[in-house]
Amino acid sequence: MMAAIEKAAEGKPTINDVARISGVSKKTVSRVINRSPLLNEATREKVEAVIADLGYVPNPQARALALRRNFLIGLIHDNPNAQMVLGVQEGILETIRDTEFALVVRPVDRHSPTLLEDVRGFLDQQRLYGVMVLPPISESDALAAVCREAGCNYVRMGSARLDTEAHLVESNDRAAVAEAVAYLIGLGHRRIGFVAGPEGFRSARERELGFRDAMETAGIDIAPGTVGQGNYTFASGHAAAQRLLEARPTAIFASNDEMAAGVLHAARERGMEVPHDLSILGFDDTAIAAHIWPPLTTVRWPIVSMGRAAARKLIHPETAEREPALFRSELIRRASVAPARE
Amino acid sequence: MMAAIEKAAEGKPTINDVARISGVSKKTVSRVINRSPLLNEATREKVEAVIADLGYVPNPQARALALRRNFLIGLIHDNPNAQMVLGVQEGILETIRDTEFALVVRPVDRHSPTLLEDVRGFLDQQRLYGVMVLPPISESDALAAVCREAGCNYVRMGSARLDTEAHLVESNDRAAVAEAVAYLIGLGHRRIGFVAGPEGFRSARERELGFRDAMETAGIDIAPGTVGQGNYTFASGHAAAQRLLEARPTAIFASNDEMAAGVLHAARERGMEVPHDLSILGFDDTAIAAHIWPPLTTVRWPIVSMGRAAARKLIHPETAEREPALFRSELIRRASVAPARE
DNA sequence: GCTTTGTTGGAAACCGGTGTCAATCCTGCC
DNA sequence: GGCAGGATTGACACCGGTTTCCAACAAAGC
Repeated sequence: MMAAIEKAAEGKPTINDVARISGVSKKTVSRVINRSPLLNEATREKVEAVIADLGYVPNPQARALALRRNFLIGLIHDNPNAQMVLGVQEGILETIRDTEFALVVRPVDRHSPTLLEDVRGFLDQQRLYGVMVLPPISESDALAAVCREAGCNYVRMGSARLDTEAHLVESNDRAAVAEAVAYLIGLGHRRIGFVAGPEGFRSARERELGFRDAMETAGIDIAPGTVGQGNYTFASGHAAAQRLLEARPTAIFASNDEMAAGVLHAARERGMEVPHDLSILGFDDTAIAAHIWPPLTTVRWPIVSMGRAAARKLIHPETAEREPALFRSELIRRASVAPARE
Repeated sequence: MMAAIEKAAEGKPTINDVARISGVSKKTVSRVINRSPLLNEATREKVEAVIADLGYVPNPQARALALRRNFLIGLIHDNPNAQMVLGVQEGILETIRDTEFALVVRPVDRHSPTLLEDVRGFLDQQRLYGVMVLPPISESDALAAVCREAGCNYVRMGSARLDTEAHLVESNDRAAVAEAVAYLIGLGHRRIGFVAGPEGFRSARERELGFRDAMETAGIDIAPGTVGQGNYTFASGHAAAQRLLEARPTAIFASNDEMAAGVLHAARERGMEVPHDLSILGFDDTAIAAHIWPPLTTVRWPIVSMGRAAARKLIHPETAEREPALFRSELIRRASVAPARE
């Protein structure tokens, strides 16, 4: 091609270079870039050839200024769990790779009194294309309202219905937990302990409901002292288990893996063998699940897929309604569960 | 103030609003924003009052276009370890909070043949203010060259000197490992196994050198079959330990926590008790270290502090040379180490 | 032949800041 | 009082796209 000859000596090519070389106007190039429908196919191809030849990429800063909108996807999270955050990041990246989008992350503090103003300022400033909110702060309707008011497209991730279809990516935690507990019951367990997540978290409530569903379905009464509560941390799981074990359950379901690891510690401290003396089930399937001993039977939360789906919803808002948004959490059987002893 | 009255009806205030209301030119407002020194103090105060009154914030997109530089800090990583990546993100965020900067993350694949072009495209596109590269890809001089060529300020994080002071945030892994191994020796261990990290990683080499330093200082020969190699994964640590344990060491140092967890699994499978039959030491102090049983004695890698330091270097390039860049990794004593049996 | 429809171009304004360079205002100094 | 010279300030082009408005021109329909 002769383009290389005509191309300006230095620097990145601009829209003017493309227009001059392909012999059309700046405006037409802009139409090609923005996929305007009122455009002759032959012209489009000609311009696209020049663009490819020159390696032209529109300047994102200029577009952002003119369009009043940045090609950035935001990720707002409260770092509940490193594995989860990185999993979502990975899913988003897979989706936006080879697009013009980039990922901006914004950790926030759920307990900060200025949380909402912080987020509003962030959205106002960055003029993001869209923003994704991770649990547990995705459960805040006030935060969702801020996104709406800022005119920013958003998606909330969660384990229960939080919003309309267009703004939601969810997983069926309740059913998944019920299934996992039914599996324990099928192995002969009757005294099953449960470590709930923190108050006020929808994910915690959903998981507990799943547990109660399964017990009720099987017609088993929940024994006194076999339900405890933690706040999704290792230490809280450990503390809850110390109390729960007094009630002599044969199995304990913890609402996340980290607490399950805490339960395991508590059992060890009492000289119990897992899974022989106690079966343990977790939720999330983070790295820790496979790396503790015995490897933890747990429910895999399909976080990477959810990240991908959320990114697609943000990038293509027009199809967001139709995009499936419900993901199945599935039971991963490892070695921390055994049949109940007679 | 009467400013509220004069302010345009809708939307965010612009630099023109500020200029009009404070009775100066647009350019003077720009000088105030950019802290230009050639500016009358009285004028500055007047304009600043109007800015505060209006709640004016300069539009980042417009500034990015005019300055040909975005107020974004990039983080390039190869996801070796979720805890580490999030730790750095946390450190960066702490530093840029309350500034105009935002954080863009860019996961990459070390093994991709297009890695360098990917990164170059990313830098060219986003025109970042600065970029931070995490290990292990921070060890790539080719990648650093790409940053330089793109005219992008960069900082490389690592466990050994990789670059000049301005571009480096490092930790003293070699000395820290030597110290940890000396601790084992002080407890009477003589047959000490070592699981090295993957070939070609500077961090792996540094840690191994630290091990050999300590053994040599103590005048202990490294017994045959007590040094293995892994690739920083759980599975590789497990496999390496299976071979190492044939040589009957009384302690094993693994070059990271994940491999240490693998070593622990291997020991369990042989019916060994930790730490009674085998002491285990790790490196990094990720969440897994505290959550396995027994809690892992390990070397804490000060990742959050390093992230903070790196962000400061990027935001204030002029003082980057003077900013201290060497961080101390320190031994965290938990329960996976015991004195050697007689 | 005339109108309609579809496609493209041109000029100019705009998005909201920053750079250049000249104009203006104070000083002190002779 | 007049002037050199530094300290301040403003006019205007520019960053690289998009948008508006309208004109031009071809092919198609009546």
